[in-house]
Amino acid sequence: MFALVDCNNFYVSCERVFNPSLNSKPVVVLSNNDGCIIARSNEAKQIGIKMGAPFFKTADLLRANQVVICSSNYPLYGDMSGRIMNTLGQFTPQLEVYSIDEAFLDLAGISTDLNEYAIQIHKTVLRNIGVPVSIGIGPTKALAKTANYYAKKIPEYKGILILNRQKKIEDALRQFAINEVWGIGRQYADFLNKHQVKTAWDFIQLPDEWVRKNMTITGLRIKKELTGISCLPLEQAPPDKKSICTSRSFGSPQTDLESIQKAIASFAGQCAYKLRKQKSCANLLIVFMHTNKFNPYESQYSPSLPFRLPAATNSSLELVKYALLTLEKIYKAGYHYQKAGVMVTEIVPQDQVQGCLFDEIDHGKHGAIMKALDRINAKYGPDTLTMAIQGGSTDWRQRRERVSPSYTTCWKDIINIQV
DNA sequence: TCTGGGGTCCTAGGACCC
DNA sequence: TCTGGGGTCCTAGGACCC
Repeated sequence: MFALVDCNNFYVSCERVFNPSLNSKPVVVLSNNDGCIIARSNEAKQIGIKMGAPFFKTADLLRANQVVICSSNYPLYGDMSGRIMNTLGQFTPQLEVYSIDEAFLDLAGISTDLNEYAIQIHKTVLRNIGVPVSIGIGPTKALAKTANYYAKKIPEYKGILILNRQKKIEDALRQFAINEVWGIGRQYADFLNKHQVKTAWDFIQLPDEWVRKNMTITGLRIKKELTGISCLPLEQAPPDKKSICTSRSFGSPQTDLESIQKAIASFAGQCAYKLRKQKSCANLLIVFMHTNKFNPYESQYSPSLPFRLPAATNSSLELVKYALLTLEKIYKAGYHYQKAGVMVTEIVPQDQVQGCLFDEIDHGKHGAIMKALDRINAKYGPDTLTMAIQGGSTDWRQRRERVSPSYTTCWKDIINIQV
């Protein structure tokens, strides 16, 4: 059996832990740049605020209902997530961290009553961290996901549902709308609806060959999982990333090469850091940018250009240098750039890097500098030490107008208690 | 004025090899 | 007139997840 532990309205719940005045009020959390709504409290969902809705289009509805609006605070959410995963890890080491707010647990070998076990997890996470979770349990990951959906949706279940008997599973699948199934997105849901497949139960009645032909092997796996045949194993150690991307929308449209250079330098530096964190190096770097695709009156330009590195590297100095060279090749004056980014691919483990015969760079020296850089930033906070080119004016920086303090990751933001 | 930021996997089709 | 058979690798595009 697998359990899926999923935090309720995770980002909103994190905000509420440190600001209890938000409890029982409608609250939303915005995406980066205060662009879209990406988390809603139950009260906000009831008002009819949609997931992913652009903030500026929803502003009237939010105001009319006195919805509390928060900018996203990823240092806070990331840290809270880490604490939750640690707590779950104390229940079992058979743990897959599936996303910032979800984890699968393999329950093989758990001798206690599963319902009692789930209640303990729920209580412990709430006590240790203050975030409410829902727990779904089933014989496969897809069925645990299904159970979790009902655990969250139906108040009588009090956040826990175990799908352990055939009859219970069948009842759940008969009511389960096909578009809610894990792995069935908009396109497949529309396609299946056209073929009179409305529920998960309808779906598992389809012949294997038909599913395979129309939805690839991925679709067939979902079908098998829903029928109780486990095809998706627990992945305890997340595999190394095959591509790493750092990109941001700008706080306001940018036109000058100089300010975009600062942004690109900072993105390339971030990519280098992420590579070092997974002990990898990249062979290919891609710089891209685009104008505002939502504006039909503006002339559009979305260049992207790859650059093959002389040798695989994770040095910020090198990646920043080549990213800026690449940027100069694609930058054209006269456009209003809205977003830019740097991606690195063809990633290899750092201890398997092939040298380059004509390389002028002293990699040993770079490695030592990067080590020092990472140590300083770990100790004194991100961006304490950066490339000089990143500094100065930061016109491109994002909007974050309603951000809460970093209560758990920044000394000056720690809550003061007056005695 | 204002629309996020990451990722993965799969397949088809083309280029190329012998 | 008539043009094989078997592979691999790469890329773009489409689907999905949170």
